[in-house]
Amino acid sequence: MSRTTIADVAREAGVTKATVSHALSGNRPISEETRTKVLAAAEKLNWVPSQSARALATRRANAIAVVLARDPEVIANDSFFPAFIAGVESVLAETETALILQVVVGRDAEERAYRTLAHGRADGALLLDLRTDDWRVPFLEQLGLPTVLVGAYDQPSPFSCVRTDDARPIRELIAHLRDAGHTRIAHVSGPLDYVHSKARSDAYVEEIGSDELLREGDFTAASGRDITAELLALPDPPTAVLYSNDTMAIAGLSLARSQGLSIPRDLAISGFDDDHLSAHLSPALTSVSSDPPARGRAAARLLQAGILGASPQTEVVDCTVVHYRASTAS
Amino acid sequence: MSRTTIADVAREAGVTKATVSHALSGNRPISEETRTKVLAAAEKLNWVPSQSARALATRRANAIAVVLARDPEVIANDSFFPAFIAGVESVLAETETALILQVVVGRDAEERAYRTLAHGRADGALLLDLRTDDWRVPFLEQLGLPTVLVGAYDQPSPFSCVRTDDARPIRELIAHLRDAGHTRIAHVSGPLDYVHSKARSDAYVEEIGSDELLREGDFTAASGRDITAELLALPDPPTAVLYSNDTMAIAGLSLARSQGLSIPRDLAISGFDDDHLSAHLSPALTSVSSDPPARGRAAARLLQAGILGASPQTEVVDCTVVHYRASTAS
DNA sequence: CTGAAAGCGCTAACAA
DNA sequence: TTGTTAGCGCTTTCAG
Repeated sequence: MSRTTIADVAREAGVTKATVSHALSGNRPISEETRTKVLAAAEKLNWVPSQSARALATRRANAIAVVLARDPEVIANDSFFPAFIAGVESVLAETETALILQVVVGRDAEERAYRTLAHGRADGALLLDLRTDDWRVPFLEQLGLPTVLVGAYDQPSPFSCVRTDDARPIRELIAHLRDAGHTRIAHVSGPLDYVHSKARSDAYVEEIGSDELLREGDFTAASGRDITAELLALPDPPTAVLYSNDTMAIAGLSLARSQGLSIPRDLAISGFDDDHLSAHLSPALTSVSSDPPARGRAAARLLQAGILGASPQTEVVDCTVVHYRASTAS
Repeated sequence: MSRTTIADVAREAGVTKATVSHALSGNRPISEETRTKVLAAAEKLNWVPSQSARALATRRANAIAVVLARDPEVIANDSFFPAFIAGVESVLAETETALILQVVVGRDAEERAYRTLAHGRADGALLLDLRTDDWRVPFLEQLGLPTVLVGAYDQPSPFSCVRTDDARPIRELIAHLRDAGHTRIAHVSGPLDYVHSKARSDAYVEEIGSDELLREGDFTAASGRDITAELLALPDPPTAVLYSNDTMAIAGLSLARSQGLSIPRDLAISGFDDDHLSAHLSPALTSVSSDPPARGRAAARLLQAGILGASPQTEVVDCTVVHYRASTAS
């Protein structure tokens, strides 16, 4: 661990600590001569300012946090998350801000995590997987931790928000399937307390005019399989199913096939999120991509602005596109 | 931002800051009576110790870092990474240690990142994607940042190491294919400067006795496709191909099929890493799983031990298992 | 068992 | 343009 401090650099450069500090931050005019002297000394001693000391003095951690309140298991099978993080990082990299990732289980742990974050570990947070009437929003508001909501939120909130239109691709898919002659179109949603799941299922119900063929899944392969079995056992089974993610869609596809159905001839299938392997399945899976990196970038920018005191703002990232592939071909 | 400090709590409890500190850390005997008084005061004021102040005083950031030096693009398509992180987090959660994730591009940025991390941001680092003769190992050693190498490393090093046997599943696959009558078995590796890619290709060459059918890919779908095309155009093409990840395998599978080949009848195919969708492809893809969460847990534990001063240790996580599926059926 | 006081390494008023 | 001097909020000797 480098034991050299700002005092060593100051001594080496023949100036005071304040001068060294300002030479690096540019927070006050410094003569070109001393600046180069300081930089040379810092370079020579291989010194970089201590983050912890700086954090304490400036009340800025130079870090933002993403808290994930899901089973670690689920993270592993989620294609959205890593791509989203990649987008966030691409923005943070420009400002030497660190990303703190915290996985917690249980509300107590989550509250404690936010408290600790707010208290010197992070300058702001990104909220994913929003629930309807999410307790975290008022909680973070009270904590005073700048936050950006990723995904639509159903309540008014003092935070910035990165929205995406989940409804449009659902409507578009339904129209597409109807054109192909389908009249019995089912929807396997994610948990309906997730705002995005709800948005999709609402669009579905509105467009179809009924929730007869709506079923609530939980994004796992098991639920995709079981619900599909249930739908196919109906007296008048669907001829098309829209799943709210690719994992469930693929599990449904496998099940249908194991019952002797041919995809898409006997059953058209579409997913959501466009996993990187979905285009390579056979039949290739129709799915909805939503540019997670773009959403990550937007969220990170809004958060940085919020930390600097900008007023909250809603940004709509219009990025959903339906990829029509063989699994819904007519 | 909670403005309450340890002084407020001390006042509330009618003790001094030192007592509050020790009541929470247990670093010195405290009477049960004052302890409960302190805890009550802390609870009442909703106080948690400031991480930045604590970090400065203890010279402990209570955070560890993972630096990824890859294109953000690649992260998004990697099934290993999120599952590994999930394992790391499950260990960190127990000790209130934070995980700092940093994506960098270019060696300069990477060096700077490590320097900053070592200087007050993190107590240790996890090194992934090791290269042969990796510059980061001596660099981190010189920085004095406790580190754990994830994956075999080919040089002696002062760091702990979490190894996995990459060679055994390759040998096992080859034996399996030979039993099924294959004599022309190709291998599409990852970049050979990655230690794990090299380990796999070495095992392949040793087992096969020739590198005639060895090709170096880069883990992308494009390289899987192109190399497969090249192999199939050979005068005496392979009847089986082992790919070093599932993405390349699936791209290869698609290409072979587009040339009218039937999988596995005309060409047997296996992947590596066992993406969560691979079992659902059709034909289902034979692949090698390696329990990334277990490796994440092991790495996190070794790092925590190393931070506390334990001497380096190599832990072999024996977790690779070949999942034989339809793509290699005889 | 508890209090008082001295830092940890940096930044930011306030002076000069 | 630069130096001086207090802190930031905690931990940790050193006394009591």
